[in-house]
Amino acid sequence: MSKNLTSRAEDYSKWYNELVVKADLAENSAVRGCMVIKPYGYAIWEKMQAELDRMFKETGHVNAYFPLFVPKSLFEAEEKNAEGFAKECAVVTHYRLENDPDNEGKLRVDPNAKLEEELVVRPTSEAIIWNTYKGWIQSYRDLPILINQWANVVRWEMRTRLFLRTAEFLWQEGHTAHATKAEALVEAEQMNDVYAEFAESFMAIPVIKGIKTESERFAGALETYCIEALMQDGKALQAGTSHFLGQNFAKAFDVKFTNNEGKLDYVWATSWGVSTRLMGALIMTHSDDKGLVLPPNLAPFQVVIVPIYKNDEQFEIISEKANSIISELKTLGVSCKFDKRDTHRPGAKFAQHELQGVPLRVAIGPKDLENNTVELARRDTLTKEIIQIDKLTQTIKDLLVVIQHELFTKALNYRNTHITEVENFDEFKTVLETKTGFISAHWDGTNETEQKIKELTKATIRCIPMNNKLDDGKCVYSGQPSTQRVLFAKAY
RNA sequence: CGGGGUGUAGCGUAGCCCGGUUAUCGCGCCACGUUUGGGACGUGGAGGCCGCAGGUUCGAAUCCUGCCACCCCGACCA
Repeated sequence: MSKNLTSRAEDYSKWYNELVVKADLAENSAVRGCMVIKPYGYAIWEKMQAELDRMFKETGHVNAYFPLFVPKSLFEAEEKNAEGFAKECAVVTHYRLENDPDNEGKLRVDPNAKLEEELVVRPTSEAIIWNTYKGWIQSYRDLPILINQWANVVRWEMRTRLFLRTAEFLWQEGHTAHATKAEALVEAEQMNDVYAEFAESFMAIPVIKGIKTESERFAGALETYCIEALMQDGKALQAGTSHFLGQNFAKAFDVKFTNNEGKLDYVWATSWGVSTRLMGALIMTHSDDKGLVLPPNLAPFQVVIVPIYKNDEQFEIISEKANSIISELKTLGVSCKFDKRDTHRPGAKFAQHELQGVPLRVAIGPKDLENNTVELARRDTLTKEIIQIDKLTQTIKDLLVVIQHELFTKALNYRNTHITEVENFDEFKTVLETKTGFISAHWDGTNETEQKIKELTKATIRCIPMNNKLDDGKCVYSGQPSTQRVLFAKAY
């Protein structure tokens, strides 16, 4: 392992890839486009899962699990959805292998074991779930259904990148069924709000809530709500989406119910999801050239204690202090690891914990034993201070809150200073090339203009912000009248 | 999938153009000793189907063909 990361300025993309691997978050696997999520990376994902799961349950949802495979006939039922995902589906066609008669010791697919009907490995689960819901819903009394599932999905992407775009990824997908359009709309918007709240409070990532234009909408949705974040390199990242599906899936799967007036109607639907892509967002929002920077609310452990000693006797005394600090922190709800490995020297441990983004580091050495102090170091600012040991745990508790807040504020400042209003297309292109970030511009509302801008600049409309203020102007590209500004950016 | 690039020890690499002794160097790894407040030092040691499969040749890391993986740029996308 070489000592230093490639810097962000030198090669942002390389920096990201090296960081993911060196911080021990994930690595590429023997399977094309699929990653191995390593324990440290998975621990962060588990923290995200735990918070999201709690938030879903607080908003009335329950977890369930549906099959990995979707029979092709079900998959194709909702045409737009099927069409949207068709190009990236893995398909199971056989169910057995046999010894290859022409190739000793090798196996081949048994040609006699062809499936009657191909099975699509889910790229998303609307089809199998709505086919199931059909059997569960007869009356308005059966509604709403508010289900979430934690699962893996497969989308056969051409170009993959650890966490940001892998062929298989982990996510959660909520699938809800409602008696009225209004209720489904409220649900879709509510879950987008939940995502925004999670991103900001736990990941310390400021996000813009908005709706997608028709061309960026989820295949099969009538409206897609989203949260958009801005990465340090000025590119936008879609961090979560929540879809109002109307009655499309109910019609495709014939899910009707009798309402309280005795009339038959199709069920209204939503679906919403966030994925391991959030790991990518987390990394690219806060980390620096020394490695990962984790917000305290998601760090696998928030504090690490590194002992510095010259002999066993000193180590014993330090261990005792460390253990009492750990138990005090535990009662304050702070997680702490004592790095007592005798195989690495302190400097190596400092470097490793910085690389892995541990928010606070406590070093205890001989000088501290004399003075009853410790050295407390912040990962985010890389600053250190000597503090009295009896003030330590409360200081840590308070500091973690400060760090969480400051990471958010720093990211928010960056984001806010990278939303630029432009009035014409030259300005649009200049800002996109030099300053980067979001561009707030008038758009005539047509798909043609959107596609043309994408073609010319690679920038797409990330979203139309929620509660966007109306503002008469002229489309930045076509010059046609426009009633509001929308946000453009180059995106991941 | 289209264009470009790269695959040599766990990692990073030299050698490849112009085929020819035992494949270079650094980091890491192992043992012992000395060390420990920012990635320790010394001595000794282990580790290689030179991405995979064919071909050319007396001889291939080196030349040719195919395949695979990864990186960058496109199209696609959470």
